[in-house]
Amino acid sequence: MNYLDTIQQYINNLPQEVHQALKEASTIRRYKKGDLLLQQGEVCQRSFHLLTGIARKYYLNEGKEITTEIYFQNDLALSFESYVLQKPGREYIEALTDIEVSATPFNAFRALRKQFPALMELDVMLSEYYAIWLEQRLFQFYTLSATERYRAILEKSPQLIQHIPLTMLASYLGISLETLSRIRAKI
Amino acid sequence: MNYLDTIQQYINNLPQEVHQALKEASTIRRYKKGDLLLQQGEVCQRSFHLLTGIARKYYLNEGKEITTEIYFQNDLALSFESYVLQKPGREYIEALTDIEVSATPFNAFRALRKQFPALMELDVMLSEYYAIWLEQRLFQFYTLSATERYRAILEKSPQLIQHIPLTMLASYLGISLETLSRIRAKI
DNA sequence: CGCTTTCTTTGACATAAGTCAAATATTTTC
DNA sequence: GAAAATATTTGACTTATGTCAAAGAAAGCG
Repeated sequence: MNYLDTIQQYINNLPQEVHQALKEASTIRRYKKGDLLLQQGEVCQRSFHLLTGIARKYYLNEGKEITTEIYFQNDLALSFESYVLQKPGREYIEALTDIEVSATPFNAFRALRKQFPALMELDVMLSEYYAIWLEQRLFQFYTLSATERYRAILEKSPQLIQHIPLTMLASYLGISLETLSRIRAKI
Repeated sequence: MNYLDTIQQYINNLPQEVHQALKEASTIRRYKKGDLLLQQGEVCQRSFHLLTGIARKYYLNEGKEITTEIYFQNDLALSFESYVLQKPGREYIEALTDIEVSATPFNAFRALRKQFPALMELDVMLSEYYAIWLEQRLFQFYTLSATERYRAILEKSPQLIQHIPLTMLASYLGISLETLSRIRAKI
């Protein structure tokens, strides 16, 4: 069982009243493919729990989009630094298909966290999980070549390759589109 | 004021009894230059608050050391994933000078966290801070060349360059020692 | 203090990956 | 279903960075 499963189990075991309170604090929203849930320069004022569809997070560098995270069903989408510090960020969150999310305002979650210690604990777990995920990504940049990074994704997250254009995948891997195309041709 | 200052201020404002409890749970340890506080394959069972000296965290990849973090006075040293999940990790923590640390066992901190909600909140903040730091490092790998990454360190963390050998700095930057030497010759 | 070890620089060459440009292929839209 | 837009591949060439080897400089040790 990995940490994400542990967290999921922790969520499943939360008392009914906590689930209820969370639900009341959140609103269901629908977005069309291509819609932006968050834009550069905005404060990330809510977390988006992805109920259906696919989304991504990216930022612009020298006019090019760099995709940093792909979200699938049940993932939690937010611009971390902007959300945590409640200050304008540089990231965009975009719907890659029509999506449905449960949006929870930062302030509302803060209040609930105070009220229910179990949610505070959940918050620790989520940040820890994200940090561990980031460590692993960084580890890959340190130790793997472009081809190896692509292979690692093939093995660990094949759904990622099937659902997003290669341009996004290339930027996610930190390589050019052409290089990715050549890697794929060889494998 | 950056987030680290916010955290420091939060710590300073903790009630005296919390400080006292933390102190009682911790032990002061001294290590000689070159000593290992943690080794590959071990579970990181305590966090090390660095009181004096310099230390680093690294791991081995194909026989080479990759330095992933340098610790100075007042930094908190631990192998994150190993500590959080309490499972064997791949990282080493090494004293780069004679050092003095305050070591707090994982279990003791867990217990205190339950007892004092303020410590739970501190724990969230520390994980958040680490995740934001990791995001920034990853951002640099995505957007900066080797030379630019070196320049960024020159500006943001000059003390890092003054105190560690270039071999460590090169691996920290994700480049070879020779490339780093050539970058320095040009600047 | 001189010897040894470690660290850093430099040279010559190899290689991974980037860039620019154009040709295909695929998807979307009307 | 044809036209337009978007996505992918391929070719030719450039560039950043790596590797191996050796020399030079600095630090640590007895």
